[in-house]
Amino acid sequence: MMDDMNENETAAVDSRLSFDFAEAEPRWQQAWARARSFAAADHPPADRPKYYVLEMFPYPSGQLHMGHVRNYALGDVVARYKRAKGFSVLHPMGWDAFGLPAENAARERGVHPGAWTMDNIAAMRGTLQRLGFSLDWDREIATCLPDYYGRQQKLFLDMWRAGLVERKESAVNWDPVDQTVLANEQVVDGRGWRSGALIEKKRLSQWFLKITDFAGPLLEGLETLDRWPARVRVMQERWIGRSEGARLRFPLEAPPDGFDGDLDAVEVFTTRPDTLFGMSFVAIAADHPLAAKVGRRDAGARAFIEECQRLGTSEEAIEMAEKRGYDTGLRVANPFRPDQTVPVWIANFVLMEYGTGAVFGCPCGDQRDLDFARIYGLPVVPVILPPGEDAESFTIGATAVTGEGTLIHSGFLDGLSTTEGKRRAIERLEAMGVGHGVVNWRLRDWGISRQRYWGCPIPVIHCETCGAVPVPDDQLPVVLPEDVTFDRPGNPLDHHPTWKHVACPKCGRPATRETDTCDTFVDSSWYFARFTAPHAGTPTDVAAADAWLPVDQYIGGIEHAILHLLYARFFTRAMHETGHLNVDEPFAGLFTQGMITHESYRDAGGWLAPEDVEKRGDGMVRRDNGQPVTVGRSEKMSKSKRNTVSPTAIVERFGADTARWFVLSDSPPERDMEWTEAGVAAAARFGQRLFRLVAGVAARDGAASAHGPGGEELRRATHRTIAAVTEALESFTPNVAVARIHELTSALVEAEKSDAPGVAAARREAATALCLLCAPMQPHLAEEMMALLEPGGPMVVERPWPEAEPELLTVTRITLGVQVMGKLRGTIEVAPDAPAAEVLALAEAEPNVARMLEGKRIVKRVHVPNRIVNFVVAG
RNA sequence: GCGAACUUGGCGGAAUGGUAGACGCACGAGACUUAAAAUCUUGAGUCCGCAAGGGCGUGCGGGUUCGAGUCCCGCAGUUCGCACCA
Repeated sequence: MMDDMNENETAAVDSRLSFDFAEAEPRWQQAWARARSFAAADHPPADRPKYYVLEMFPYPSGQLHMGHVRNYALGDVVARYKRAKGFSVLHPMGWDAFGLPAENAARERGVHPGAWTMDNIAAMRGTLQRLGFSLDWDREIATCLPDYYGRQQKLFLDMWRAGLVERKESAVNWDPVDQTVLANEQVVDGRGWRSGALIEKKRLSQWFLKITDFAGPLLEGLETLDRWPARVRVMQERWIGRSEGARLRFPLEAPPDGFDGDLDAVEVFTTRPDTLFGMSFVAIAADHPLAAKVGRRDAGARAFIEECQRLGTSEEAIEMAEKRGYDTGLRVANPFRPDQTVPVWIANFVLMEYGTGAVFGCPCGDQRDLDFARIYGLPVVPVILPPGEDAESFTIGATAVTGEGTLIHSGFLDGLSTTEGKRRAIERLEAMGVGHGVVNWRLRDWGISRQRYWGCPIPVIHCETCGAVPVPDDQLPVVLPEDVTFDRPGNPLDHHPTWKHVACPKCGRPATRETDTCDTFVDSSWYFARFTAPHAGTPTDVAAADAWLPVDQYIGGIEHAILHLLYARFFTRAMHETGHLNVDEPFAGLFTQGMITHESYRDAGGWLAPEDVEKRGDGMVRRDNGQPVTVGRSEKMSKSKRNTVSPTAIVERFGADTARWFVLSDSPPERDMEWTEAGVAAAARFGQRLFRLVAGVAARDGAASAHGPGGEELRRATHRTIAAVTEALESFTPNVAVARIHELTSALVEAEKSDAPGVAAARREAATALCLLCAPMQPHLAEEMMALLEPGGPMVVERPWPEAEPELLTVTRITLGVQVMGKLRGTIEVAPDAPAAEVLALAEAEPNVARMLEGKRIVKRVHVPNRIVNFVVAG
């Protein structure tokens, strides 16, 4: 196999001297596939460390976009580099294959979501393979196949048994366009994250995963994730939102008839129990049950509640920023001041979703409370004295005291700091039996029910007698019916004539299946674990999971900083608790890559695609009619602005290696990078230049083996480059690796002019190093070049990463900068670690330095060995 | 409003507190060519100077240091995240 390949190539070089990517890239891809070069062991061998590198798996929309190429090129650099470094590498790929677009395609074009999805997967798999990523395709999974989602149903049932699943009626976010429920995380500024429709509140029975059971561990776990970007950790920390305070109960004074049970008191959460002496009102949310109760007998309250619900507590309301309220006429007593009662208001700034949906208002200590009190003329009692203020003269103006201070007008708390006051107030509330210290979380349980067809069926059967009954394990998977119609809105599973009608597993009477399916974020919450044993009959093979997890390097977009990454962290813990895993954190290292941007073009007729325009002079014109077009700033590639570039077109025109090389060059991967035609062309040119260079070395110096003095300089450059590229790849800066490879290439070009003894062997060594160093980025080119240098030798993917020889990293001469008063005035050549006296004498004698020192007195001579010399002078 | 990050030539960017601008793009000059493309050589932060060399230079203002793109304080701008969270 290897032999005829190399013969072909030697012939090809002689005739063309160019890298024919269209012919060579698929050939090497086949060679890797035949050699099973990227197949991961079921269990990593004990004598080698394991490395699990994973990129966020794509949604099979039908076409790979450049963002994917950048993502997977980065991951592939890591995978290929680690493999060469001797790690046992797991680098799998799969498809996040459930989701709405498939159903939309079904409605719009009458294709079945499954067929549409599988076609898309086939197309995208083809593109990924054409790009030559070192993926273990034997482990490919698609979440829409029963093989995967059936195991997910098993996980759901195990979590249910472990008390991590709950069915409850709750106010949900209803997306009227997509006709489904959304999680809080999927509502952005009051709109659906996908449809952009204004979200409505609806009460529905929903399945919840109790992520709040893990609020504490999920927060604490963040501290262990030292290879995650700080900002992602901060975002999750704020999302989980731990806050310490107290819950306290204010019984209603003289509750009217019918205000009994839970409605005879108002329960509030506060972080400021120390300010209770300054309470001048209690405020409840418009959708608080007590408000509803009041509304039933008070038309004014009813009107106010409806107004609040119309405006919501998001965008518009905040923009107005106007505090509004309605006095219910109810009153509650202040437990610390039994003589005093305060009114209960319904207020537009209180959120039902946080805490208890009710607050006590202390205008002194909270800006919102103060604003509200000023509008409605409620008392403002100064109970916090800021440092440096005088207790006698201190008054509250338009600004509340939100910082630390000393408590005043506060009975038994007088004179205490706010911090100490909180502690003492909670002690007193607990002693009085009216409240207690609590930790409150912002995180809500995760509602996973979706009224969609194309998702994982929730494995539950509803029986009139037995209630919600789990589908027995031996009846899994609950498979989606194929024969569904999309001719009316709503969930096709609901409309299906037979699918949902089954016998109750408990009592055998007629019952109905749950027709809701899982939020697709459930699918992506454990796929990394499934990859460790993708064909196991159970969700995971615990031994395989133990061997591979956690993922050592996870790579993807910042847009998943909260949703996906938090859910996956939760799932990992829940799977640990249910015996499917033994780790708590799924991703030891996380890298968030930047977007790919492109200029946009438009004329009077609208947006124009990059292939429709061309450069003329300083501007851009339409290719078809030569008319000038307006060039917009470089921004995220999007279909609407038509500033996208298709990976398949680029691969066809320039080859996979050029596409990969370009997305890795120039910009550091965490930043956005601009796609330019000139940039790709330059990447293509470099590949050809390198190929010709190495082909030339192979032809001329192929047999050379004896090193000699004439090759020393190039050898040093080679080994410096090996060290530098290694460091660049270790530190996730492939752009720097690219620059170093360029430098060695230029050094090799320079060395071609020499015929000094030993230079041929050094050239051969440099060329070999270049092959190995560029291989993680341009793997096909590397193989092609290596086959020329060493016909019949092993493939690059089978070779170890080059090692820099330490003795070639030491230098014999150092160019040292010489400064006078911190300004560079000249350079001198010295031996490494030359004695200070010698260096200083040489430095002082440097003509330009000497001139600058003339007539001055040297006050201080700074000599940092092998770094710098600096003379401090006076006069 | 709160929080975080970022700011270096025409552009993308490089630089363990030690010769700022590596490498690439774009650009200029030259070679090859009938010509163009490709390729090769070469130049370039900016100002003054024939040159040697010098002045000024990493958003702005301060500070620490023999020495600051890098560390500290303040300001401005840009971007991102959260947003009435009690």
